[in-house]
Amino acid sequence: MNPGQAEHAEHEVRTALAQRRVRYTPARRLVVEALSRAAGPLAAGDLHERLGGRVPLSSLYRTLAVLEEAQVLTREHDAAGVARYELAEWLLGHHHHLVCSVCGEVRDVGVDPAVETTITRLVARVAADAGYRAAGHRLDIEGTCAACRTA
Amino acid sequence: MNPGQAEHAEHEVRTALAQRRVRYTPARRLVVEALSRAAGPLAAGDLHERLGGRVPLSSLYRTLAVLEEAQVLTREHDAAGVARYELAEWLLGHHHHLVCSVCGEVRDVGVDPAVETTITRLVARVAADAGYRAAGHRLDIEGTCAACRTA
DNA sequence: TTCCTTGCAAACGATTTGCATTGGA
DNA sequence: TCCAATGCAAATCGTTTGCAAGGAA
Repeated sequence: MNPGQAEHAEHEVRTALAQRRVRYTPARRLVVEALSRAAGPLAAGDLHERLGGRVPLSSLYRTLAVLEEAQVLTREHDAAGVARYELAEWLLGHHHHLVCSVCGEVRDVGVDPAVETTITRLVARVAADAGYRAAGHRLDIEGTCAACRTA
Repeated sequence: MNPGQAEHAEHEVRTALAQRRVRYTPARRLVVEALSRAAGPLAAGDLHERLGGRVPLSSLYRTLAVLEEAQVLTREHDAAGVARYELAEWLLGHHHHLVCSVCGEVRDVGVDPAVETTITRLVARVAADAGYRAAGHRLDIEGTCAACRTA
C-alpha cells in the first residue's frame, strides 16, 4: 500500500473504530501503520520486531484481537500454523496470496477484475451445487519466489 | 472417497511407502483408512476420536509426521489454527474446500476439469507476473453450510 | 471517578520430544 | 540381533489471560 493509500486507510480505520466506540490508541495506530506498509500478512512476531519491541507481545496480541473484532484486520494461518494478520479487504482491496514454498514468504497479489468476476461466479456455482451459500473465497498460489529460485 | 477408491488408495499407499522403505504399520493403516473415509481434512483430535482412542495422541502425531514426510498426506491449518490432515492430491485427486464460517466444517469439493484448467492458467500467469513460478494453488470457498443455514 | 488499556507473569492448548519398552524383519 | 515404532510423561512455543498499575474521558 503506497503512502497515499495508507493515509486514506488510516482515516477509514479511525472512522470505523469511532463508530464502534473503540479507541484508536497509539499501539493500535502503530499496528495499523505497520500493516499498511506490509507487502503481505505478518505474524505477531514480525510485527513485534517491526515495532522495535515498543509493544510487548501480550499487548500486541490484545491489540490484534481488538482490531480483528472491529473488522479492521483479518487473521489467517501460514503453513507452519502461525497466525498472520493483515488489513481487512474493505481497506486493502480484494487480493490473493503468493506463497513461496521455500522461504514461506506470503505476498499480496491483485488479480484483473474481469478474472475475479469469473472466479466469483465459479465459486458461487460450486458452492450452490454443494448446498452452500458462498460468501467469499481465498486463493493461495504456491510457488517459488525469484529470490529462492536464484539462490 | 467410496470403498472401491479407498481400497485403491490403500494399495497405492502401500506401494509408495515400500518404495521409500517406510513400514506400513497398523497405526499408519488406521490413519490412512480413516482419512479415506473422511469428507474433508481432519484434525489430530478428530482422528484420535474416530480411532476410538486406540492410537495415543503423541503416536498419532508421529504417524502423521511420517506420512506427511512420505507425501502420503498433507497438512494445513483451519481458521482456529489447528492442523488438519488429508490424503495427498495424488491419492485424493485435485479438489478445493468449502469452509462453513459458522460451524467451521471443511468439506472437499471437486471442480469441473475445464474450469480447473482455466484456474491453473490464470494462476500461472499471475504468479509469473510477480516473478514466481506457480507449482500449485489452493482455493477455499467460505460460506454457510445447509445445516447452519437451517438452524 | 470509572472504564478501558497496558505490561508483566503465569496459564493454556496444540504439538513435539526424551526415553525406556516393544515388536517386526 | 537390531533398528524402527510405540506410549507415557515432560517440554516447547505461539497465544491467551489474571491482575495490578497507568491514562483518558
